[in-house]
Amino acid sequence: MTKSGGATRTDGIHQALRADILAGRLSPGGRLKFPDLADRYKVSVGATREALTRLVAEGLVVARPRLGYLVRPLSQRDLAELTQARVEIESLVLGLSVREGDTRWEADAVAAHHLLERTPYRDPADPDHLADEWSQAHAAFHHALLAGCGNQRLLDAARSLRQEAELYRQWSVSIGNEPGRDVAAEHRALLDAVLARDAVHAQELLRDHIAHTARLLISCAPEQPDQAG
Amino acid sequence: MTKSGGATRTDGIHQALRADILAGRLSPGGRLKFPDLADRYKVSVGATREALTRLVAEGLVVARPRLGYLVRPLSQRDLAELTQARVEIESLVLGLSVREGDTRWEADAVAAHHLLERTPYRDPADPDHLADEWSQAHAAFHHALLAGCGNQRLLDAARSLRQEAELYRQWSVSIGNEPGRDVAAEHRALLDAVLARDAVHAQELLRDHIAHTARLLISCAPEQPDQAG
DNA sequence: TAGCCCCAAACTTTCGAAAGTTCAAGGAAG
DNA sequence: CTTCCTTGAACTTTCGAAAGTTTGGGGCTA
Repeated sequence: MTKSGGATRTDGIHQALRADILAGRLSPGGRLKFPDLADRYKVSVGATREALTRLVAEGLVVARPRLGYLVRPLSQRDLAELTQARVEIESLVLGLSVREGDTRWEADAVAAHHLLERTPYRDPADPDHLADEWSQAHAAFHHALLAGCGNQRLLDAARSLRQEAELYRQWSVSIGNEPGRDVAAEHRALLDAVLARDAVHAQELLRDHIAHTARLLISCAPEQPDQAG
Repeated sequence: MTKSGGATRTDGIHQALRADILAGRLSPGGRLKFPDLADRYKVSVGATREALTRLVAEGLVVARPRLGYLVRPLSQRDLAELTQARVEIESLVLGLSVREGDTRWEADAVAAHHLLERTPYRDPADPDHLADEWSQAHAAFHHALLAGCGNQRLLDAARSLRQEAELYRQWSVSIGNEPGRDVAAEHRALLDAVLARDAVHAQELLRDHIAHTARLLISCAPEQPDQAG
């Protein structure tokens, strides 16, 4: 009964690996060698393999048959594509959510926003990176906004794209925030529009919210990032 | 040089397994045991494992930790959710495609339609199931319609949902087609609207096209399918 | 007779090594 | 000096068995 519910060993390395990638501890474009990983996470090659297979499905890792796995590389072109996909899909789902969500959903959204508001943006111990708690609260807030639609497949599609964007977000914090931007205010406005059941306005705000970071990254970083992890 | 390009052993069983599931040779809800599969496809347990992991990511198989894998079960509730997701996402992508697609895209769509039109619907040797060629041509046609948008992530999202729907389509052919329905005419109308760059009309036609089969299934099969494979 | 516990079989998970492939450096020929 | 071939090391892929977990049945108790 050491592992209650359904937690297998592969789940362990899977989550650890995902956390390390999203936190920037494994740099985009970097190779993921089985000997290194198996040693780092104290599991066998087989377990590592399955974890990587899952991460490929999530879009965080790319596989080249017989040539190994690597952390998904970042590029402006890819960011542009990802941003378009997010704008289209997240605003679609938000529209459904605002129209179909019930009171319980409203309450969850308010709660998630409250939590996000009180969570520090940067890690006090490591100001170059986002605080893990903030990333988590941020993801939870956006998920809560969309959850009203009640369609698991649509929610999964949106979550998958948002997770990929997390890779870029991590990069954005190191080049500093846009002067005059107030992310907290954007979240507040988004919540207000949602609670007012103003789907069109909420979609507009969400579009801007998503496109904002993307624009910042594209303008500030004309070249590929190349940091060693 | 026996395996040119990048075809690994796991790819083999992965595709074979997917084909068997989509063709109904492995029945929805049925368990997928490692000993059986490893024997059936002449590979080791490890390879089978990785193939199943991928299929889980594709949504064709569900995993219950320590309890084994099974082919995704079918249900009316799930079909309704899947249909809504398809209607929303495919019509969204079709709209983008019609607005952004170039001439090359038009040509590909016409070609795909031509191919679909000349492919027999049922397998002459096995009239209870769809012909594999038709399924393939059908998927290619719908993909061609959406491909104009040029966004790989949006295309993947649409393809993934359509592949899941394939499970249900397989089921639909066995209960017979709706009287008076002319699928070929629907495809023709869809192509015409797309070529005329009438996004709104094309979206409307696609919505009906998707919802049609779903409605048929829900009305004709009030209970769970339970066929042995 | 109903309910509970224990045991055995079947299956999933995990592992580490063997087999096969790619990449790059070094040397030989033109 | 350049190009091609050889050779070796590092890595990926594949496998089959050992270890651990769940399930179902049989027997015991109330």
